[in-house]
Amino acid sequence: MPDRGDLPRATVRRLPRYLRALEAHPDGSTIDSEAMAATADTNAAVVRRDLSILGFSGVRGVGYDVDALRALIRTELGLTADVRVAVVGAGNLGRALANYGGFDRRGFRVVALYDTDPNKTGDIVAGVPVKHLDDLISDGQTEGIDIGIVATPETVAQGVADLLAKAGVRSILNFAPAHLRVTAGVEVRQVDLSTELQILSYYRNHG
Amino acid sequence: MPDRGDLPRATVRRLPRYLRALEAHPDGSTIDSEAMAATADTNAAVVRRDLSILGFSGVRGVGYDVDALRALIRTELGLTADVRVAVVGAGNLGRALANYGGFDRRGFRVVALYDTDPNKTGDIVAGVPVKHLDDLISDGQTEGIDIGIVATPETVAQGVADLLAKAGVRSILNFAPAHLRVTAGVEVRQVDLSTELQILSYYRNHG
DNA sequence: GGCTGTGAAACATTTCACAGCA
DNA sequence: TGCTGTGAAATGTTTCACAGCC
Repeated sequence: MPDRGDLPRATVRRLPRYLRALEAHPDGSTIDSEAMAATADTNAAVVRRDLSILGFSGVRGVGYDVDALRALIRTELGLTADVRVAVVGAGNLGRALANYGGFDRRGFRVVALYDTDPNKTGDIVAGVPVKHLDDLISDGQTEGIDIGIVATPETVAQGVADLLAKAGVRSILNFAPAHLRVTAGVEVRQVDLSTELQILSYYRNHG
Repeated sequence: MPDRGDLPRATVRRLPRYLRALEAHPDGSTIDSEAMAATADTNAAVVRRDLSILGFSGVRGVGYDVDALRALIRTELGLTADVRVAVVGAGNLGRALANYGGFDRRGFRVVALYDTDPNKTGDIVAGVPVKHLDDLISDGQTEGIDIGIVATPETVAQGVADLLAKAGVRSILNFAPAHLRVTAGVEVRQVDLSTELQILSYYRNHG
């Protein structure tokens, strides 16, 4: 794919949805912008604009080549090799993440769970070892961790984020309801369950 | 998607962050737009614009009244009474949600878990009963469910969404990696773990 | 002096509509 | 004919900058 500057953030947010649409589509087929839009929950003009921004050309009167587009989006998302994920916090949420089958299928490998509770360390959850948090830094330095997931209580989330940074992790997905302060170069995405419910609550009352 | 509600969507997305900032601030104090921005991870101009849109006035040279603003945002979000939440899927994720302490503190009450597995129905998880999915419709009609959370495998998510709609639920938080089709008047928010990791992956390779 | 409130500009994103090509 | 690719307009959001008030 041709080199380019970065993509608009709105486009990046839609790439995973496009990829999911393409994975549900037969190999060797084509898909038009209307069908893509229906599966990816957007509209055809947005799809055409996004693919045009990606530098991907379709065929007028026909649509887009599914195999080629899948490959392009995977490359664009950096999913060419397995992405190594570490989960901190082996409570229900951490275990849910270790068990979540959708990751494997999409190229993410949960390589370890970390906790400080001696009743949990040493366990194996869905084939993933539960290690002590003290191992995190050396594991990160020797084995490499691409993405860290914070699945701990709010109170320790910032400390965990600091540890992850020390372990060389530059991408963090945070489930704790806390705004993590990180050094430049570390990317944080926040998934806050209460926030989602609050937004739903707003639209329930103002719909 | 038609715009429902009277606030800009970007503002609505920030209200929960403002509320969290205010909850961490002492009762009876004031907070200026700069401090609010730091805690809510935005900038002061955005804060002032948002509060102005809300019709909330601060005091020049001083800042905003914390108690009054907390109350206003809670009201705006529809958090004046407990919000009743039902979770469908009593796997690890469903159990994590039932155990999640942050909900109670923020006015959300998980009233039931639903599953079809007879090994799970009848259990009590964190004080929440696990009922059979067959009970969902009548429960919704008799007791009322404000928000439904889909924490099931992808394959059954659409069916569950249909059931929730029949039970009178008009707000759905969906954790399954599937685009739910719902009738008009039902609001869906999507939390997709793979999507979040894919976006992190993109910025790890570009950003 | 310090901070709010807000016009106006800048920027980002979506929508419209249609020319152009297979 | 059917669908892509894209200017141009419309819309939504953020940033700038400063007047106005406490």
